[in-house]
Amino acid sequence: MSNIISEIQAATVEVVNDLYSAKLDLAKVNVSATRKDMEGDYTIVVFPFTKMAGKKPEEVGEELGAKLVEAHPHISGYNVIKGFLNLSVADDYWLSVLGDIAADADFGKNEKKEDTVVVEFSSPNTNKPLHLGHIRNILLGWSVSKILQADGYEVKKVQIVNDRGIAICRSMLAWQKFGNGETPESTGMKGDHFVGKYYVKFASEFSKEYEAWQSTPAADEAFENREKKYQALDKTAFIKEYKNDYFNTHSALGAEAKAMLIAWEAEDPEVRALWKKMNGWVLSGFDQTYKTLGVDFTKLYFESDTYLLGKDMIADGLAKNILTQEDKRVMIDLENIGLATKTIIKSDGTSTYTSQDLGTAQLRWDDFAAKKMIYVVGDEQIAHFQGVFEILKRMKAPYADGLFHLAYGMVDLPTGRMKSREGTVVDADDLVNEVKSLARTNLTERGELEVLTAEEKEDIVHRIALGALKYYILKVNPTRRMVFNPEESLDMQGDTGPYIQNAYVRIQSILRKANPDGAALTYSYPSLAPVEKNLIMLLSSYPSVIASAAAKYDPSEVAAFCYALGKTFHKFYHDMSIMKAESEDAKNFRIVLATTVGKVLAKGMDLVGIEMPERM
RNA sequence: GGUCCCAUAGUUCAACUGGAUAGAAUGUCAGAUUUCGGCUCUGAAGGUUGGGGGUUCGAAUCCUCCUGGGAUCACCA
Repeated sequence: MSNIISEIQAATVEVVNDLYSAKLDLAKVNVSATRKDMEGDYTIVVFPFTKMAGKKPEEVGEELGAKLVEAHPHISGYNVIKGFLNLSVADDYWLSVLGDIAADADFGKNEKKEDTVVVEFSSPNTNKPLHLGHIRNILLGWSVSKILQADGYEVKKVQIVNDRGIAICRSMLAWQKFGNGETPESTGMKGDHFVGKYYVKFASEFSKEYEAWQSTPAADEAFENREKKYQALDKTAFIKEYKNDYFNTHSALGAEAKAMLIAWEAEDPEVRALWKKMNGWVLSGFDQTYKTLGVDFTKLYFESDTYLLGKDMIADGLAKNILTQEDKRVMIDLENIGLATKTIIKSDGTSTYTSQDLGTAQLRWDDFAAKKMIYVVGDEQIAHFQGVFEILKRMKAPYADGLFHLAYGMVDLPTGRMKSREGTVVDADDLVNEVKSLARTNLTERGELEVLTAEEKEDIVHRIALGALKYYILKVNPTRRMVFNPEESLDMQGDTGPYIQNAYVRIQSILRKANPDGAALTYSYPSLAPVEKNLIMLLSSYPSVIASAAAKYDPSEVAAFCYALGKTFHKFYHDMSIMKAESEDAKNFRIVLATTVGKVLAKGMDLVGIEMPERM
């Protein structure tokens, strides 16, 4: 399908080169939608051509406009204001565009690309439940995957489950010591919450232990012999800072947890069995949450399988003098990109996060031969990924140029509300349940859905609630830090998911009456009202919205598009009568327009992971 | 302290990557509609784009200095 903007660009290049015997670069031609308050559909900025033309902007605009109307069949008129040339596009062109879009079931699916893309997201630890930060991560990863797919890529959605290490040992130890054999089944708790409870239990027991220790001679001794990084501190400040070191030095619980980790690494059967059991609980809990959020993965990687990977690569890097070694410790100097030396293998010979990342990158390459790999990880890890990518570049990994860290900003809460005393963040499941219960209340209050079964109602509640939540998070540019206001996220008016869903529901309701069989309708050329033209222009921009969102890994562009389309439809619905249209042609045209808007709305919202209800 | 990121109506976010008079939503105020409320609709007010300087036809956007906030600077993940 032709794209009017690129047509105008190409025509402009031709005309300018012809008029001023210049060699204009296509990229220099700025074509954008004309401002609402001006006449015209598209605007060309003519300032860049004034130099080569040697004329004033107004003159250039006039010359260009006249030539373009002459040369291009779809351009029906123009006007010039200052250095801006506004072009009008003929109605019959827009009608044919609508016809094309209506007939194209795959509209918005861009040209197939050769590359496969791996998108890594979620990647939780298996010692506690998912929270608000994970939700942003998961929604982003899911949406970016969908958008890349629509843009023509083959996409593999993966996560790396951080299922080993000291954190899970804490939960395990706490359960072993204080659990009295209770299980998710016996307590009726969701598995991840159950294990999380023991993670918290460990933390509180450890704090108690630490507090008791503070008044012992050992604590004074530790303070006297403190390392230089603590030198400036007084005793109180020292105690505050020392907690982590205490875990590794004096703590009995810390020693037990570490012993458990060592036993795990030595594949002690008892520890492994406990670990398997507890991880199983957590993972089944995660599965439920993923299901609620409507996401799934192509493949899961487990850190327990991959944490030893990367050794071959490291040996290779050492052989090529890319990495350096001091006893067992392996590292790399990253000064050229302004980073500190990065340790890849610790001096005790054990692996690091970095060595794992190297190994998993290679493993994914072996699995999928993907030249692009997107890591959806918080922006606090920007420096880490810069380092990892630099290492892979120096090692000349074949996928090194396609690595991208989609670094999203933290989710803040307004003034500490909903933040519990321990600084625990908002739990993912609690949040979803809260949004759902609000949506349920709203829906039953309006009482419009009495005809439906309870099951159908619950399905609608689910779609609306998740629509609200997902849209609220995804409409913000990922790189930005955002404020999550729980009340606003439940809002259904204004720039929200349900507002857009409502446009779709309206369309479906009209169609049930106006064209119940979905018959193919014909109509002959009515003249377009401004809203109608706006709708078609918006529809026609959808493929380029996808391309742009895919290039920037930015779902917020798709969200903004859906909002604009929904809003314009609401206005259309308000201004134009469909059932009582002035003629049969107009009626048929508007039915086709509404049908097409509905179709594209559903497609667009699907890319941000939102399902459309048929009624609400 | 070094490096990186951010700062836009009261608030939450936009602004097609340098284009026209910086836009939405929400909140506030006024009005319409309605069976009260809600929903819906119309309108108004709300901005020196943190501050100064520079680059040019043109700056929220690029450069520079300053102010304020955040992240990071582990042989943690």
